[in-house]
Amino acid sequence: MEIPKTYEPKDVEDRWYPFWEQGGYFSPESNPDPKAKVFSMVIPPPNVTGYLHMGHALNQTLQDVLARWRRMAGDRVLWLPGTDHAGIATQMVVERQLAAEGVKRQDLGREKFVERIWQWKEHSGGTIQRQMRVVGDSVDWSRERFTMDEGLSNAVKEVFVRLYDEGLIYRGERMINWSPGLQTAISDLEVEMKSVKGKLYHIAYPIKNGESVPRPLGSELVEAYAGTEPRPVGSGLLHTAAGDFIVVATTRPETMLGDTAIAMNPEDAGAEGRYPSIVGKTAVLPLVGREIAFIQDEVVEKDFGTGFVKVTPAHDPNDFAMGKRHNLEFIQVIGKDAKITDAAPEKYRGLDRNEARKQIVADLEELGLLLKVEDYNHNVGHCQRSGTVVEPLVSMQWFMRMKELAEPAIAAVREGRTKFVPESTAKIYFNWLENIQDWCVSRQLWWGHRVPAWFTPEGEIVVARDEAEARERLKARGLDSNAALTEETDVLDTWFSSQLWPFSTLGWPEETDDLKRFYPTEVLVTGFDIIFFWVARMMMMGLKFMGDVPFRTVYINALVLDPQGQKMSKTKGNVIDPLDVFAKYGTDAARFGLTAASTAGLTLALQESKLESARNFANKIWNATRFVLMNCDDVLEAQEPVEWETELSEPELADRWILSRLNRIALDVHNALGEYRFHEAAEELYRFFWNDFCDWYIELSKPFVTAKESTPQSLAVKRRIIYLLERSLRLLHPIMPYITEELWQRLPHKGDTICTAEFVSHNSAQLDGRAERELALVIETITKLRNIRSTFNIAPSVQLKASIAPADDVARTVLTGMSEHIKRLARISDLEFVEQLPAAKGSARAVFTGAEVAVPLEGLIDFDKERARLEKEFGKLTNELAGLEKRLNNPDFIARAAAEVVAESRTRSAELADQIAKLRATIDSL
RNA sequence: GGGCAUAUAACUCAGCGGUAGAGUGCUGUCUUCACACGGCAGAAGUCACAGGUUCAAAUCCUGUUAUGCCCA
Repeated sequence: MEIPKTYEPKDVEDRWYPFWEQGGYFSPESNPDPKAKVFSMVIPPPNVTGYLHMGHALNQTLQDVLARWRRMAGDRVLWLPGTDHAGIATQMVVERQLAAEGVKRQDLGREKFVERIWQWKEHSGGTIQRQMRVVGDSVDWSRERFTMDEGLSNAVKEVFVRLYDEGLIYRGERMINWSPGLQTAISDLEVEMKSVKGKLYHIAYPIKNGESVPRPLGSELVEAYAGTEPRPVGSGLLHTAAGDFIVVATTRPETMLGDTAIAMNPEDAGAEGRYPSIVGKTAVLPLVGREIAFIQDEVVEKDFGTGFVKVTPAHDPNDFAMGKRHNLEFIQVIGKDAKITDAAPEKYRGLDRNEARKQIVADLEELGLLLKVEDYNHNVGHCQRSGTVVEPLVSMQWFMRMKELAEPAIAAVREGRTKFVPESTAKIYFNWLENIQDWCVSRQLWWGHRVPAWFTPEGEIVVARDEAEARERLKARGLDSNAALTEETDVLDTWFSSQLWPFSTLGWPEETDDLKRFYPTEVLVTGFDIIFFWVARMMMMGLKFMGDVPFRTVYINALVLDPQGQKMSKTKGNVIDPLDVFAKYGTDAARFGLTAASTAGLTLALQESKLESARNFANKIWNATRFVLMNCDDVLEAQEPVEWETELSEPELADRWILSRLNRIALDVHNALGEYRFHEAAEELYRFFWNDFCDWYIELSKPFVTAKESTPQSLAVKRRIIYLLERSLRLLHPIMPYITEELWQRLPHKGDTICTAEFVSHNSAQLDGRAERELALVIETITKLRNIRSTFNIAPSVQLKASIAPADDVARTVLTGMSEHIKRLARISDLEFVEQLPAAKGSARAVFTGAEVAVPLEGLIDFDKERARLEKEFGKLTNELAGLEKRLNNPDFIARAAAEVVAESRTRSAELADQIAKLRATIDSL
């Protein structure tokens, strides 16, 4: 049989996904067992405009490992795929496309524009779905969903109406984050705080004294203020011949046009405070001339600046709250276009907020009221999507009341009904939910779920599932049900529909079979960056509308970093495209690398070395199978699935050992995956396959497998190797689906595909601790002999003689039983077993637990080297013994330590003493 | 400013009460008929620092330092 020497992933990968998909193996219906346990997951829906990034690759690989594992373990598995309409992102993609044609969306109009997006989705969408097939995702495509599908849209309307009816959704004028770039409101979560190098402007506001209006100033104020450096207590108040002034500091001087008060801390206003003389007075707003009051509020920090704070209720969230508390006037001086409004003095109207700042600063300076400008680093909110500086504005929007929804969601995790893995990630969840604010859900976009609300000509609002229901509701309210209704133009935040994902995808609000069978889902695998955006909101909605948590476990996968441990970003240019990685190393290797790197941490630096080792591992699997396929024709011809062979020949030590190892690994992998310890599962499999199966079992079996003549024993060994290989492939399949399918199909097997073959379950009767201990002795004996050969640079072609003195009868039996293997693998021509090794003269020695070996090297041995080697070993053992003796001589240790630990220490101590004595004797006799 | 992580071999990370492991890299060696994406052998770490708890600490507690992330 002709098989390439190196595994070529491309040749294999393209074949199997269509085979699986057409076979329908990924549908829960493919499981015929009516009593099968259900295991369901919903995929975190990527943006419909999106393409696969490294985070998706990791996220989906881990989900696929779970899905394939549970499917093979006999569960009825549903892994539901889908995409998110991603309001802003998608709208931007299509707008950019239009821009290339020189068209604005406003030219098209809303309806045409939305139609255009749908067209785009039909023709250009689907990238992510193709890429998911490359990853190998075993999702049920027949149940694929999109957040703008009719069913999911109905769910959105239903939820909106019900929450509105309960008073959990309301419409109101509130301070929101306005993105001038996108011309829409955005939620707090979509604002990214960035540290910006700015200026802190110190501005003097004149205090109104009787009828006197401040006269024009020269530099006297500036000098007076500068003279107070470092500023003493109370320096926010300046007395000059021109009158009295207070000083405020601001990073946004342009907002002063909308100031309606000046605030200070109540303590400063008190008799003991700095500014009691101000109480009851007013100031005159420079450039505007408005008279504004002094107010007292606890939120003002005495230690910041001068202690005076200008209050602009319409343009700052803190000031907004203060404005509400003190009944201040709200004057909007910056509009949605980020330009100065008509509410400001004529001079500034129409200026962009940045130009306005420059103008105002210049004007203040001219008036002598700009006292100081300092460099100042501060955090400025930026729109996550457009990058523009967010403008806090008071605006009429739709909001969702979160506090009472959050409480059950907090409780569900506290009570363990949903568990976070790693556990520490639950803190992120709690921290946010416990400080939750109302959520602005409306967006001034065209692409998305339209808010189901209508307005009457009189301005009455009616929220309903459709216009007909709206009219009914009007009637019920005693209003004119035939009025001309205007539909709300706002759409909902994308996350509004995403938060319904675990049940809207299953058919809710209809009571479908899928909903009954698959809700709640078993586990949600996602990244920690969307715990707030998505996980917490799904928890709230699941509890609210389904009465149960949406998932039993939330597994937070790591954030993938570049090899230097840096976050990947387009600006840094260090983004790694997963498809490049998959192409370079092979999909299975990339998946294995990602799985093996998925430790409990929150980050994962993508190491080339890890991927290389995974690629080499795939090659190892390929070649081990290649070896079997090339040498086991007599068994393979039968095409019968092979069972563990005990008839043709009695299993010997190596057979019992590897069978025990296989069972132990099956158990470990099962447990590791059950607790989401992905790296442990991958590592165990790697070790088992490479170190146990390839390095030792295949090597020990070679004489039988490659024997020219077939004997019952050689046949038995071959059957056992095939048995082990076929099971190893099944254990590896969840992580490495393609190569295992390819090779499994070439081996005798049961069933159409490895996807639905039974995952190896462990059989405790086949665990054999004794065999594992005994074979460990054989391995150590061979290793020590090889070590001697290597130390003295003896070519592998040279056959050596050796003597072994086993330490006891058990060791003697084991080693004599394996003597042929030892001779072959250590390249020993004559192996003699003795009670005691002869004097050391001219031979190299090794002492270890279980035996002592000697290799006569007359003439080849370098005595200094040998002495150094043995002294080093002697030193190591002596150190260990000293530590143990110190422990054993401590009465507290004997009295308090666990009995097994004491016993172990005693045994080990005796062994060491024996080995040390032997080593000493050897060294002395050199 | 508040909170949460993390500090272990050259690099990336396991281990989380009984004195250290992996992958890669490194050194030596072998073109032995599955695999040089390989075999064999080997070197390499006062487990950040300082205290404490314990018979016993990389592992638990406290503090310090450094780094990263989140929130304001």
